[in-house]
Amino acid sequence: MNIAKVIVDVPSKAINQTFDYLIPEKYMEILQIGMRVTVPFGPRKVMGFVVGKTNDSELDKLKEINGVLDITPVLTEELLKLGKWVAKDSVSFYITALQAMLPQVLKAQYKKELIRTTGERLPEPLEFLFAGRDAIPYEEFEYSTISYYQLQKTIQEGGVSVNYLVKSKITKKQVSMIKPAKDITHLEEILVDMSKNAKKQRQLLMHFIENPEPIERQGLLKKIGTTASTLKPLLDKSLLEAYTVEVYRNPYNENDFKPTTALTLTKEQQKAITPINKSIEEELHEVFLLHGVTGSGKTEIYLQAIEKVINKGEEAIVLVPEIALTPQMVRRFKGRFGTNVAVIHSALSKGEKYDEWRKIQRKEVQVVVGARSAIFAPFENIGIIIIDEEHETTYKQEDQPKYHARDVAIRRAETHKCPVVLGSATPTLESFARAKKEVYKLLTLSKRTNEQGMPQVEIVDMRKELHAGNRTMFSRQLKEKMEDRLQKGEQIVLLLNRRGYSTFVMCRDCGHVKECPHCDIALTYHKNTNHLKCHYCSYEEPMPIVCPECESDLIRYFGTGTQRVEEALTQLLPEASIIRMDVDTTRRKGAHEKLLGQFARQEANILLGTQMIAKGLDFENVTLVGVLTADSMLHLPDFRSSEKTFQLLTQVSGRAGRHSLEGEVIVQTYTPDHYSIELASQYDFQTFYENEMRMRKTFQYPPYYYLALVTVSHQNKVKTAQTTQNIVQLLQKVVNDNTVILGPTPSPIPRMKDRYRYQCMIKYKNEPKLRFYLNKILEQFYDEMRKEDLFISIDMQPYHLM
DNA sequence: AGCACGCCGACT
DNA sequence: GTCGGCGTGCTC
Repeated sequence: MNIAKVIVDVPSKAINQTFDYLIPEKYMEILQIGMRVTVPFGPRKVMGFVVGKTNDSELDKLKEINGVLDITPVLTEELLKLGKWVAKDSVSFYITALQAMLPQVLKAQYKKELIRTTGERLPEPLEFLFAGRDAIPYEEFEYSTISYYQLQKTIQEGGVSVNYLVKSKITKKQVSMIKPAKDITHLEEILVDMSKNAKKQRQLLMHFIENPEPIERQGLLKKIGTTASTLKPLLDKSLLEAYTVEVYRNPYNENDFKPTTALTLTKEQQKAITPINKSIEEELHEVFLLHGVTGSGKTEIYLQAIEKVINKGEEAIVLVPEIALTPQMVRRFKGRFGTNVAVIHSALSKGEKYDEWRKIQRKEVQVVVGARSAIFAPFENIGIIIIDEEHETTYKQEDQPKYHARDVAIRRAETHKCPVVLGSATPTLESFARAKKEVYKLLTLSKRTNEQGMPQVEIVDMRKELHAGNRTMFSRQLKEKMEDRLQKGEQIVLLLNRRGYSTFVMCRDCGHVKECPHCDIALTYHKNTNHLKCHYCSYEEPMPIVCPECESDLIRYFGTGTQRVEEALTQLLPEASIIRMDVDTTRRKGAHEKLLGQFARQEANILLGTQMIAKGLDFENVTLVGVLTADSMLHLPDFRSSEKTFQLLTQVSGRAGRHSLEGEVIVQTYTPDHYSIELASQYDFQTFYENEMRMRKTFQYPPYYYLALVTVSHQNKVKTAQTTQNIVQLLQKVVNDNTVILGPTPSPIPRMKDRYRYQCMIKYKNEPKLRFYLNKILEQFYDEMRKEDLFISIDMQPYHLM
């Protein structure tokens, strides 16, 4: 086995294959499958993953592996195989799938440098550039005025050469430690002889005589109140010794979590957990859909099932949507499993994420709780995979590889012969349909653990409010109820549903709407900077004073931001204190937690926020939930808009009355008759499901059909449309009769970053070779994509049709 | 992707 | 002779 099969870090159709390299003698013993290596690739060096070993190669002249980057493999053989599957299933490159499984810091960084290879004088400008150094970063040459031609010549003459570097950016956190280098009695003797003037040095020695154990350098200096200058002589005299140790960054201070023990399960919970436990015991791969109303105690079921898995000596993966990875959720897991849990989410720094990942790799933990990418946790003995809030769209990755964590989970569970639990109060139609067909096993929790009913929901028709002369964003009912709660000292959660609804700028005289000059989309107004920004490119401009079209000064922003609601709310209820949660107020690290903490301690009456407050929050004093604009996303060009509206309303209603106090919900809408709003207010998932399924069937959408979306983009509009048309025709020839191909149509955002965008949608029931055809198409257009900057993107089972 | 190499045209 | 600008082909 002296040849390694390597997947190289070059994401390109032409490179999407293994490359063979000779394993040098010195690496024979240590090189294992799943390790990262550096290899020569053409004139440069790149990082690659060893995915196999063999004795013979089809090629006779092979290059040697340059270096090995890991001591132990970073990917298990299972993950390598899984990566291959992900790449195939999502029509992306193998290397892209492998990279997606690892923390950011394991990605290679590339550098070029110029090396002086002669002692003789270089041409003057280069000599000046090197300024006496033997090697310089290549960028220094690029920023200089020296011509490329001159460099070429000097390289040919043998004066300098280019060196290609691959750097691993691993950042293990190192801490310097100090310990005594001699035994204590020895130190005591030294101390006696030491000059009386060396007061601080004496103190340092005294410290170690009293506590001989190693101490962190920083802490030591601080404690004695001195600097490195007093420490240095002691180190030089070999009385003390300095060394570094690797430590984990600790994003969560373990002491902060109060241990919790298993709660007694209700009858319903008991009934739900039994088949899961059976599956764990008998090592059966089964998918459970845990359909439980909000507050029905799904998390406790997860915790107890995991407990069982841990006791078996196996591991558990828990996926949670990013916004639900609240301190409350983390606390429950840390409280139950202590240091046996790794938590991975986007608020961690790259280094912190790497540390958490390494705890998993080293088998120091048995449980991981994390967002989407945690599905690739390098466990080798998985006993259960749990996906909480199964319906959340964040489980689908938006960039390459466009995988869905649910599909990956099921795939992994198959190999590990373990159960998958999909939990939700509002399952996706896809999952619920599968449960009905008994592909998944349905488990139902219909009661809240606190024996309370679901809060009463009142729908308020905002059109009537308008007719009655109420032009504010708060209906009379909502105002009345809010005043009542303020008086009782109870708390209120207000949701501003902002999805599909932004603050755009329009002229009231001529109706002109300010759009981004590079993308066909309205600019959004940002009050704090008084600027207009584009959400799709980085374009930004100051808010105009007069309309650029008609020069009227009646140019205003429309739409409702949380800031505006807050202002209006303060006017309406001046005595109320409000906590506002949106992207602006939660940007800073820890801000999210701080705001929720304040609200939990009842330092404010009202929590006002966007989508992010709809999930997972549990405050005992909240008795009123208000939804300001329930229907704002119903009008989006998205076949899932009803489903999303139903889900959001159900989720947010669940925030009220979770404990002893009864809750109430007010839903404001302009379309009170819409079935998703009506049925959400009655908590009637069943009827909603049946209704929506009928719609999906009629319009040929999932779960009746699978979807694939092909998006083409190019600077030239005609070329974009034509290419898309070509693709449609090519597909038309090969697909089944009952497969529907729509398009070409301009994308919902027809132009982005100065590129036109067209798309074609494929709706199919059974196309086993579709991925193969799509790959063929990509191959066919490969030259054009390279040479003419044409871009073709493929999204299997898309969630956003943009 | 990213690099070298080769050909071309421009400038001086 | 000196330079930059593409187009093209290749990477174990």
